[in-house]
Amino acid sequence: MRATLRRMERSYAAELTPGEDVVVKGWVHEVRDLGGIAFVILRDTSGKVQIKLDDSVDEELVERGTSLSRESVVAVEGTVEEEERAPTGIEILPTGLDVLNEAEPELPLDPSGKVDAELPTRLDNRTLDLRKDEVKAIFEIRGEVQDALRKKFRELNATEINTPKIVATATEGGTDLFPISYFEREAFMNQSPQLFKQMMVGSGLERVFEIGPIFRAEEHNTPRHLNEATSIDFESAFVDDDEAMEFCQDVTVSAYERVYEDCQEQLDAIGVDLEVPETPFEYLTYDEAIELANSEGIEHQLEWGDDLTTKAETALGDAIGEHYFVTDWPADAKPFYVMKDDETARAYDMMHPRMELMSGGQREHRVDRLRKEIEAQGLEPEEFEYYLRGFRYGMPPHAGWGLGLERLLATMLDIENVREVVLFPRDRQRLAP
RNA sequence: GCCCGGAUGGUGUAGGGGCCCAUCAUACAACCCUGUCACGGUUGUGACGCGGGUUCAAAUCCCGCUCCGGGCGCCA
Repeated sequence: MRATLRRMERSYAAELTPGEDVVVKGWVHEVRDLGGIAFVILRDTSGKVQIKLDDSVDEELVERGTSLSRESVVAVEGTVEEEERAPTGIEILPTGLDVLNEAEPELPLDPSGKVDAELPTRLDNRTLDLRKDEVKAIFEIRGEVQDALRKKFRELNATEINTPKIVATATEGGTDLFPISYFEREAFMNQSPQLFKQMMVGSGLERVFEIGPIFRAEEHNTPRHLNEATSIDFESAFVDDDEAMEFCQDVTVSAYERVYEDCQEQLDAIGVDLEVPETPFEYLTYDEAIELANSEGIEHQLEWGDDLTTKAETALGDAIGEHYFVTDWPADAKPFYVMKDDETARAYDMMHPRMELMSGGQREHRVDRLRKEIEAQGLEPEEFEYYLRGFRYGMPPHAGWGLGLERLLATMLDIENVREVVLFPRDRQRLAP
């Protein structure tokens, strides 16, 4: 059989035709021994297929088949037969069975889903966890979403870039950074590609995007924060805030459309009835947003200048019930690179009813005003010289935004905790695996 | 950073001073069973996070530690 296995092509469980001789490879999902007849359920990436073991099969093979431990990896050679009593309408009558890798009995979690496992247990055993259809589906969708985003960005003539993740200084004040040792100097893991993508706007590229990791050392402990997250960044020359928001809306909707069209099977596995958001999204100014939030009777009434609290976000989300933008924020609430008109900043956030997804703005492209803003926020312009340099020799007006991939997925798939949509999440207590 | 809550067999749980050498499900082991599809049946295996304290008696109450979950702040 070994020699045969090497030569024969592998067939997938979901793509078998009655009458053919095949070799299937996968995991032992379950063994059901009824006495005179037994069934091995084999699972591969495509689905499951039943292997029949009865007195028409070689006795030694039946013995090997019924003593398999769950989740062992096997190769089974046999004939596909039509059988209406089988779960998928077909089953395999085996002529050979090789155990390629035996799994230890007593699994740390149950991939067949009979008994739930808590998230920490699942994350410690992510490979086993990902054998469950509903978990696997999340990551298939995640891959599909990234593909859809890239396609949409290219339609918008944006060039995909990769900016450094090891940097000498903070992007802005506020968020704590992870310090690392860089030869004899101190360096940091970058919290955002913000400054680099802006520099690229002034290069020959004009319009750029990046889907990459960002690192934040904040010790938050919530279902919507990660210390390593994936940011979808966009920045474009000769674009204003209104146009940039429209792009964000379009990019978001394109991700929904792709999942809706191509991932129905995965959505079923997760149990989500996906609806593509209606466009255009609603626009609220910051003034309107705090007024609406206050009128919804939130506990701590907001005053002008306050950031939207979690309770306010929830109240707004409930009132609006769909994606929306909040524009014209108080100038003091936004970082130095956002363009300000007196008291307000030309900044915008895109919200899902459950949480903030995106933050962006019209950028300040005039180097003298940029210097003043850096100083006004208590930062040293000298530390940003590498950045300001790009503004001294021809920087076009520009706008852009950063959208959180994990939040986009968690809200799209109605998943409570963003950790669920990351293979190996990094949070306050988790550094491995 | 502040504030809550939790930790019981491999996994998920019940139990909140004595009724507990700890419940149920699943798993694992053995046996029975010829159509299962969360197969069924019988028997068995296996646990109170760590350290200290209170008490005649602690899984249960108290203190400290470790780990985990959540809310808030802030953010993507």
